[in-house]
Amino acid sequence: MWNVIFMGTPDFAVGSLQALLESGQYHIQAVVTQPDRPKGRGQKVVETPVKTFALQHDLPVFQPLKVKEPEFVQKLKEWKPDFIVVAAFGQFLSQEILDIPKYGCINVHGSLLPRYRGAAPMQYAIMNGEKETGVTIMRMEKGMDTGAMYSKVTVPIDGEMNFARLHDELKEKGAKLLTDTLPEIAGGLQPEEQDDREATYATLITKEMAKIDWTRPAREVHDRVRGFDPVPGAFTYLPDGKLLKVWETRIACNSTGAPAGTVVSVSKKEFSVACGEGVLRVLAVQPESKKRMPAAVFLNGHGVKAGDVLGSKE
RNA sequence: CGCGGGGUGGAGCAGUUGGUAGCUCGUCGGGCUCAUAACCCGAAGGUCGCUGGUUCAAAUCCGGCCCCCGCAA
Repeated sequence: MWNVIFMGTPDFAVGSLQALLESGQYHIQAVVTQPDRPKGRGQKVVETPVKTFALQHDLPVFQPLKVKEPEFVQKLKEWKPDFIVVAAFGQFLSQEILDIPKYGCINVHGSLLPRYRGAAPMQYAIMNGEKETGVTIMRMEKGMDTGAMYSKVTVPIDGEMNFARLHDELKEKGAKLLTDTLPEIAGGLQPEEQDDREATYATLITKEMAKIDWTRPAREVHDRVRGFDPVPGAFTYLPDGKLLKVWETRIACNSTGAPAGTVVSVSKKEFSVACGEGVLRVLAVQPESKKRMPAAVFLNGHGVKAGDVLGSKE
C-alpha cells in the first residue's frame, strides 16, 4: 500500500483517480483540485469533476487557491506521500513540492512526449492531422511537461476521430498505464529523458481558433472540426449572421471554383461547402439556441440553400 | 439577480395588426418503375411547455413557474 496524493481537475483526471482507487494498492491521502468557480449560464458555482468523484468516494478534498501556499506545502510534507500523481491539474507545482514525494511527482499526459507538451495535447494532435498519439507517464520537473518519461501507450487516430472519443480513450488508457507504471517506479524503473529537439507545444485553445476559415483546404477545416468536438466547437456564420456550429464533416472528392464558404450543393441529407482547396460535406450542425442535429434535419427547417455564403457575421 | 435565443402533430421550422393552425421530412396506405433512399396520389397524427389573467374570442397580449440552448466567464 503506497501513500498517494492526487491532483487533478477535469473529467480526464477522474479516470486516473478511479484507477488508483480501484486497484486497491494505494491509500489516497488527499485529493487536490481547483477551487469551485462560477461557471456557465447563470454563473452558478460549479465543483470540478474530480471533486465530485472524490466526494462520492469519501476521499478528503482540498482546493487551495495555490498549492504553492506555504501552509498547504506544509500539509503535503506532513502526509509524507510516496507519490503525488498529477493529471490535468491546472496549477504549476513548485520545486519544493516536486521534492516532497519519495518517488516523485508523476504526471499523466495526453500525448506522446516530447510532442504536444502543454494544455491541449489531444485537440492539437487531431487538428494537425496526426495519425497517432498517446499517453505518457513521466516524472515532473520544473519545465512545462519536460520531465523524463517512464512509459507510453500509443493509439491510432483515424479520419473520423474527434476530441470526445480521443479524450475518452486516452483517459482510460492513461489510467491503466498509470497503475501499471507506479509499481515499476517504486521498483526502480529508470525514466528516459525527453529529446527537447523533438518538442512541440499545444497552447490553450481559444474561441478564435474554433472559427472556421473556409479559405483553408478542406482537409484542415475537417481536422479542426474533429479536434474541437465537443469543445469549444468549430463554428461559422449563416448568411443572416446567426452562429452555426459545425460538428461533423467529410472531405468530398470533387472540387469547385466557387469562392470559399459558398454552399455549392444541398441534398436531402447534407450540404457541401467550398473551401480554399476542395469541398467539405457537412453532416451535422448546431444552429444558435438549438441542439446538435444531423444536416438532414437542419435542412428541413431553416437550413441553407445552394449559393449561400457562410463565414461572415452580417 | 451576467447577456441573449427558444419551447407549435414523431423531427426541423412558419405562423405575434388576437378569430381554434401551415410547410419540409418522417410514418401508414395506394400508384408509377426492372428497381429505388427517386417521383405521383391519399391518410393518420397537434390540450400550440405548465399555470393564472385580460377579452365575445389567444399559439398570438400581461404575470408566475418548469425545461432546452448560444454567448460570456
